[in-house]
Amino acid sequence: MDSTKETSNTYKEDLLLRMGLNDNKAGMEGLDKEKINKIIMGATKGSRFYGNELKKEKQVNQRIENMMQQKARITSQQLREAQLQVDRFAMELEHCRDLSNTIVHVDMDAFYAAVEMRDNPELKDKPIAVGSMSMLSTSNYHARRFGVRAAMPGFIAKRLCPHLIIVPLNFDKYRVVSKQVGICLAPTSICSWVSCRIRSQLQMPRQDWPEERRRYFIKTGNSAENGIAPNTMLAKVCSDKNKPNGQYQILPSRQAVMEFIKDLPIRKVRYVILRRQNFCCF
DNA sequence: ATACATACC
DNA sequence: TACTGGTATGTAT
Repeated sequence: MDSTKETSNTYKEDLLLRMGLNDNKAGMEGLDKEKINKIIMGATKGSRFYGNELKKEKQVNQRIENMMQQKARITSQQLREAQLQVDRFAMELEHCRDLSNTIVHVDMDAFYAAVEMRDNPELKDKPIAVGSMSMLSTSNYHARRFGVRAAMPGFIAKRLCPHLIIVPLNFDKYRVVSKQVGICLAPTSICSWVSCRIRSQLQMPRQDWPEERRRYFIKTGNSAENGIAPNTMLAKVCSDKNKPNGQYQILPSRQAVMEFIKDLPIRKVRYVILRRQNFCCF
């Protein structure tokens, strides 16, 4: 039914989504995406990586096609039964809704880059990235203005920003700083989990999260945004609501939670959907 | 049961 | 020249 032109257009869009700039990151608002994508595609075209991505794209389209066919075979009877099942499940979940916890999710902003800038202040007002010509782990906010971001190969980043400074990774250093952050957070929390380098989640009474503790991160050359919510999933999702270095709280009431998730893009909770068995309910 | 694919950072 | 690597999970066969 679709004209070939239309399908090839959406195909191109899919490809751009796959390989082009993902600007869904703090500090990347209002970039000239078209120009940046042109440079990225110019650098990537014809590479082995490109060929591989093309192949994957085709596989995904095939799978979508299969699902559509399956969907077409669903009867209204099956649909009703499924709906009932879902409703029952939702009621069960509602029944065990627990708003008694307070989780603070702390997310260090451009962590590796922040540590490198702390240790070499000359880098502070220059565009830098941490990683290698093959792969970047993160970039600072100056670099993000050029479209340079995490998970981008360094050689492409150099084309976007020729004077970009690429600092090699120092995992040992990040581990040390990460530990310091953990020590700083530990006293007030009932229990906490600090990931190997970037994030941590704490369970704590709300009043034990004073502003001056939050500011600790800024003093050490880092900033951190945090999310406060009745569960880990919401704390994580709402932590990047006020990036960089902001704070967002979802109050522990059913209404506040509902309000927050009402217009939440499903993409944001994908992580939890995949691991939904590890969590209770919203 | 296994390999292969996806998602996260 | 060059498009991570560790981990957890989902899907296809």
